Amino acid sequence: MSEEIIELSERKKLILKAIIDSHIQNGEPVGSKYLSENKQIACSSATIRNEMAELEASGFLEQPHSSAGRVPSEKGYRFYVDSLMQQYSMTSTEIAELNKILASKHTEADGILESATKVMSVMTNYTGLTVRPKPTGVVVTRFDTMYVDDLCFALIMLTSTGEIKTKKIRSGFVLEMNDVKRIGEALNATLTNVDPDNINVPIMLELERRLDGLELLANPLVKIVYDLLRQGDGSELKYEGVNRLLEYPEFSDTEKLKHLLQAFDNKSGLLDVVSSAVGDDTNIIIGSENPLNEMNDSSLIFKTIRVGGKPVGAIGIVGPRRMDYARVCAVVKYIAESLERSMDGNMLSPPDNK
Amino acid sequence: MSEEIIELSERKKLILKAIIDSHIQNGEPVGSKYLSENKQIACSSATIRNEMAELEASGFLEQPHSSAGRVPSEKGYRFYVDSLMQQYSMTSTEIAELNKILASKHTEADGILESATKVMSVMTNYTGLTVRPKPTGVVVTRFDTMYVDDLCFALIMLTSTGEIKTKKIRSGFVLEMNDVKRIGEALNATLTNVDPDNINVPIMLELERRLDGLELLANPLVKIVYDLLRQGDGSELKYEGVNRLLEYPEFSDTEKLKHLLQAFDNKSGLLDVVSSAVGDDTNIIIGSENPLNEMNDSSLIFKTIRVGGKPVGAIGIVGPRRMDYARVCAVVKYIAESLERSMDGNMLSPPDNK
DNA sequence: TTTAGCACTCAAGTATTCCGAGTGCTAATA
DNA sequence: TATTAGCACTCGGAATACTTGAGTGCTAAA
Repeated sequence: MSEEIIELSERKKLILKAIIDSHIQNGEPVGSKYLSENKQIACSSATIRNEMAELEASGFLEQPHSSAGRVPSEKGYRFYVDSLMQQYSMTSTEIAELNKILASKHTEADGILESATKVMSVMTNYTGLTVRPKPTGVVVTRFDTMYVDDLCFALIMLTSTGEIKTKKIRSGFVLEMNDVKRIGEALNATLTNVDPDNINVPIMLELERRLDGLELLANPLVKIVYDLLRQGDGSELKYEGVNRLLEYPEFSDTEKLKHLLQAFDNKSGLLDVVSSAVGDDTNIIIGSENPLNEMNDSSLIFKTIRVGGKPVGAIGIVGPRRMDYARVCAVVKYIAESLERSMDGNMLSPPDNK
Repeated sequence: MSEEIIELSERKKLILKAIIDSHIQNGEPVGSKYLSENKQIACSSATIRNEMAELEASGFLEQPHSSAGRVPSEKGYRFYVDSLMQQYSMTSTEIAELNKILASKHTEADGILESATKVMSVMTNYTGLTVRPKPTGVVVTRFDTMYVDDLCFALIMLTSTGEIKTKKIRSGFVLEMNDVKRIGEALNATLTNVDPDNINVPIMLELERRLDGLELLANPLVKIVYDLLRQGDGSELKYEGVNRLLEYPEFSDTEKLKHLLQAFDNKSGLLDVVSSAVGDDTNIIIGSENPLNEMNDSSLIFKTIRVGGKPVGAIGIVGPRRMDYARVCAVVKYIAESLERSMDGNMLSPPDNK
């Protein structure tokens, strides 16, 4: 219950760090003999054994079975992440590579998030994920319409989040170019800056009045506007590179892998987890710290992406509990920041290559 | 080499079908004794054994090892699919359920494909996939622009495939509402119906002339138009419900699963496979019929989706080789056809519930 | 406080045995 | 000639026992 605060001696910290670093690399329990070869730890394996026993007693280590080496516990990882892990700084090659890939992808907000996720996945060799929160309180700031043909026109909406949403609409009857223009004007006059939940009878009546002659369209139009604002992009969570996880022995247990894949499918659950993490720093969720039981065997690192102060989504990495926290944090942070810089709308002038 | 055409006796067909049906259901080799319990096959296990031996000799069956039952070979599945399988007709409950889900998703083309894929995956309990081909020969038929703020405007393009693409553009300098309008006019006058690869110097000059005072924008604008037309939506292939495959013992072999997941990541490869299948009927690719080696242990069923005669994508199912071809075919076909009906642009009037 | 030494533990790999579902073949039967 | 009962045979998979060695905890000496 009450977490006893334990001060670890420098040597203990050194040993704990060495164990975690080693275990992150090869996934196997770490033994005292191996550690004694480490130049930094200047004592015999017997001493290390004693230290390890104490570290286990205070909950930082675990023993898979009585004659095996030690493995970090979740508490161990947490301590490592909070105070042991040394900041990983990406090599200039890595940075250059990242910049190249990010620069080549000048597509829509949606696309750029996805390709960034892919890059993250490749660079870290874990699974990358993208989250786009369900929009709330979003209103339309401007409507536009576009004549397509006799029976078809396009509705274009600029939302308060700065996104543009479009929808092709086929009407049941012939529309003149002028009609289409009028539809746009009517919408602009009645539905801008209106929360879709607050569309009431007076507004509807006004819309119908302005649509004079095209009243039939009023109801369906409102419905479409509502849907476009509410439904976001349909799927709010995407992941890339699940296959990478198969390389880690912890997921060769099919059951564990299944759990994880189920978590990926349970999009709303994962969405909640990400949304509820408010801090705009990098979030690290280790094993069972994750309220989603399916993800209790893996760790999650992500960072919210804000444009103009408002969160527009998040990107992150899912990997085994023993993932390379230092490196992943650095990569996620770097990519998230690059994205923030470039998502705000794309400069016409080439991006400043600092 | 030269495929000998073998006429199978009715009884052989019956036995083959029974074996495949059974194997599809429980994934295990089928023995003669089990088959002899089948009322339709009115003969002893010994006779069945003889028949099975012959079916194996002609390549329709295989024996995992000499003292096991028989398992369908790829040739067996092919024959089953081509001439044995009885058409599965969906129950009215299934149809009603499908309609409900499809109707509730009135989002963009992109979104509707994805949710349809999800539905397919849930209904069949295999992995669903969506493919959107790389656009070729697409041109812009109409441009529009929308003023966002001083420094930002939106570019809206109606393409020859009837899709609408948008892009928010932040300029390096202040733009009046009128400037934005002029940009649209300039683009409409110069770049409509021009293949992005054929944008040449005269066109560029004309664009610059018309942008009079905003020449700086000419080059970046062209680049953006080019990108939007070329890059499609970034990711052309999506899948849903990979975890479902883990339920099938054939994929508890991690290696096989890995292969398959790699195939999913090798988007361009899978894209080629789907694109090269021209027939607009349902395509069935069994095991090693698939040129993608990674998918030689699984089967793929998909159907191209055409809108106005032009293919706009495809949806399909990936599952183990022993997948329930009859049912999957029916579901894929039904969903594809529903999509074709509803993707062509959404009626304002409620869809005709036949 | 540290370390050398030693007895002990236990997972994982290897060898061996056993079981039975399912076969192919032969000889009897319809 | 086609079918069937009967029987010996095969071979993967489960169960069991045996071996190995990495790693431990503990004790006693430095």
